[in-house]
Amino acid sequence: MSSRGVRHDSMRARNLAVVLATIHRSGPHTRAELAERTGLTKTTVSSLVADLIEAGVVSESGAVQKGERGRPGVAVSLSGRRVAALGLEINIDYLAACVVDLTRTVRLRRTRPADNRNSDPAAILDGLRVLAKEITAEAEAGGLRVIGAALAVPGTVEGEVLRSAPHLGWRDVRVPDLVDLPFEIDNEANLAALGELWFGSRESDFLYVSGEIGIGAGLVVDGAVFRGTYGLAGELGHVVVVPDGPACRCGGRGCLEVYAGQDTLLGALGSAGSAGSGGSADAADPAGAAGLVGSTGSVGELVARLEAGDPEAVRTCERAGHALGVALTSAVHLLDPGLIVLGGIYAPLYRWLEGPVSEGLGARLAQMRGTPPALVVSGTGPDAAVLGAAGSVIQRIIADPAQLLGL
Amino acid sequence: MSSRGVRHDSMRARNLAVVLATIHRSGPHTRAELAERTGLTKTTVSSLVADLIEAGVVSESGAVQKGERGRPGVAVSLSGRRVAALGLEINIDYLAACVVDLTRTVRLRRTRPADNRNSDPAAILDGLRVLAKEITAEAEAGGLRVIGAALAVPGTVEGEVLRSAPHLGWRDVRVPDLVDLPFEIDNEANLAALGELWFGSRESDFLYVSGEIGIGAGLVVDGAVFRGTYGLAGELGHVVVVPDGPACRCGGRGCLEVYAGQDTLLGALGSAGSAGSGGSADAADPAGAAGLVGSTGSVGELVARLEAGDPEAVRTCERAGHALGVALTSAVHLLDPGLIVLGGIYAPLYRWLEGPVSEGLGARLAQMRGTPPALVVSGTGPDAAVLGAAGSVIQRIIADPAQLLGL
DNA sequence: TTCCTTTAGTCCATAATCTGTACATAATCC
DNA sequence: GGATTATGTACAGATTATGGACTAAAGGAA
Repeated sequence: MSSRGVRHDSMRARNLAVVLATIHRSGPHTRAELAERTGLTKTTVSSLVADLIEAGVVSESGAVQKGERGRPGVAVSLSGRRVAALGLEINIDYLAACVVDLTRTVRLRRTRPADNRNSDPAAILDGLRVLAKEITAEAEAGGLRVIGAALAVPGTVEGEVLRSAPHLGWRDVRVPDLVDLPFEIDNEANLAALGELWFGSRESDFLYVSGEIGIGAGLVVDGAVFRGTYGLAGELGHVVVVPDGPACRCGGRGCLEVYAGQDTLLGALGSAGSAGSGGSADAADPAGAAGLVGSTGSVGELVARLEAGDPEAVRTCERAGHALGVALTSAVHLLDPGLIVLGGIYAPLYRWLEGPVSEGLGARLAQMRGTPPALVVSGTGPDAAVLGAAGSVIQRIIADPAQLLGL
Repeated sequence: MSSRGVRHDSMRARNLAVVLATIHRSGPHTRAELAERTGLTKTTVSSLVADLIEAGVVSESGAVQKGERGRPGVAVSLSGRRVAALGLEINIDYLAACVVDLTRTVRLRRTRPADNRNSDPAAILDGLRVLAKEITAEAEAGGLRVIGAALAVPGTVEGEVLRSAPHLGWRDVRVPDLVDLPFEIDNEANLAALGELWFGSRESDFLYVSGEIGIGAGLVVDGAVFRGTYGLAGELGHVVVVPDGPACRCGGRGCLEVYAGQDTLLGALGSAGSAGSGGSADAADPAGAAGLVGSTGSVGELVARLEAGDPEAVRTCERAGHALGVALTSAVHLLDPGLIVLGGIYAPLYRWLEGPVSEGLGARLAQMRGTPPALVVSGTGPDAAVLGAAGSVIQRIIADPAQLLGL
């Protein structure tokens, strides 16, 4: 709750943000349309747009608004030419980085396969610093100005400290600024949820479920991630499914993770599963169709078994789906999301999970809510978290473009 | 997300709110202190305070700031003289109303015992309208200006429609404006949470658990109630405790309500429980110590049995506590509250619930969070919801005092 | 007591920003 | 080609905050 008064400069800063947000939300607009939408006068909008152009965040896109009659207006749209953001990710078996511009176009992407289980934080962070420096240099060689960075980690984060990342074996690691830029860290699921918002063409209210080795969730309400009091909200993986079920790594019993975590699901393969993933995708692929992260070998194997109708695999998947349905029922009652998006390894498994999950939701929620929230598969692919990290930086630029004018 | 630009008048409106919120948050201040805290100049603060005095929301409280040296400043504090809010409540066995002034002082309170189970909405609402008119008239006779009203109902609310209040037997009831004032409806648990915030001297982040016939919860984050996408968040009573447990009224199975709802707890009394509550408390009791609602007979009886060590009662209470511990574990993982407050009938039962609940929380959360959120008993008593209703109106006045200047 | 120092609050000229009307511009319609 | 309509800019005017000067009121020192 900001308790600072509004002065002339903050009024203008706010109005710059309002105009930019309008363009960002609903696409290119003429100055006249912006005036209508924001309630400001044409004069003021013209002046604000001039500043935004100078800051390099918007440009006159030549395209004219084909009005019925009268002088056509020139549309003003986001500019991807100058300002860009750096997304970083540490995950169990890879490091990743990407550069995204203001128009949500992925300009560069890099992955380094690695085995980060039970690793030394300092070494990994050094590796990531090198990766960040390389990709930033390349982006700047291409004329982009990288304005900030964010890092996604598979664990709980408070401030700049990684509290606990059990699968990395890290605990209370203070992450230093990896780049000479504004820098922040956040939980993988939270950032993946933002990735879904920014790159999965979602409306602004949904619960993103990130199925990985751990299971996280990010609740997006009105375009922002809900973080709770200490930033630890959304730990779906440890919602209780069976009060006296099997012990979980977290110290509890019968947590969702025990029934639907990646290790359990891949356990259905026996001990025959192949280990590491293959090569890296080092190409600049602006379309974003190909996965940034190489397809996770053993999940692919599970899918193959499921397609072949392997009964053990099918049964495990069904059980996971049921457990997910139970946990999501609790989550819907508590969080009231507008939509549920299944991501991470749940995306390739969606065909087999959807039935049991939505059955459970429907049976338990129908009477209290009419229709339970829809269940859909993520549209982002396995890169959600890195992309979301970059997206979170861009989100902050759009929320306050004035910071670019001072420099 | 407001997409409207800031104009001069909204800048001033915002600054009025900033000054008023500062006084509200941290007590009386001199103009000079306000200038320091808000970052505005003394000149501007003086002018804003003059407007706030004219609006009747603050006054110079004579008290002077005993500075070390120099001219002493006159403290400006909230004024309870003019502006007040009306809180209303429909519950299973009573109607209630109260008038609260800006300083959080309860000026008037009224209760009408009633049996509202499976009742006719129109008749009940008419009765409430009469009650509201009476108490408003009395408040205005006392020189107060009642500026808005809010109604707490035991059910889910969307906009001005009461979607479902199973214990009243109401469904999709459109509630008309009961008074000639700005008027809103909200869920009993949400408003009770606000009541706890306003009248229970809480910090601004906690989860309020409302144990009634149904079990609700209101999450307060940064001083505001978290409502979710459709305003249906916080339905703690239907969090799944045992996936294939006994059927619940909601269509699900093994919901918390089945194990820890009032009906289950009182079921421990056999069928001997006394029915209605006694007299009404019609006095104007500014201290607020006495309960607005007559003590619920049968809960009192349960407490008596527990004190006597009745094994059936103790066992039921323990089972409820365990279930509550499980449900709250899930809630903590999803919502990350800073504190858990037990209210409603859980307040008198706190002595017997605290053990099993915090045991369950501790065992399940310790490893992931160090210390789980503290568990405390509500400081508000059974009136939390009506008081919170009035509080929510006052909250909106404080968030935008400019609306009072136009009239 | 008297003066000096310190802090509070007000006055007034100035600055920043938005508004509103007027106007130049550029398209369509007849 | 002229009328109509809409866009975008220019300039004067309005609103609000700022900043330094000034008055006010207390304590402390001489």
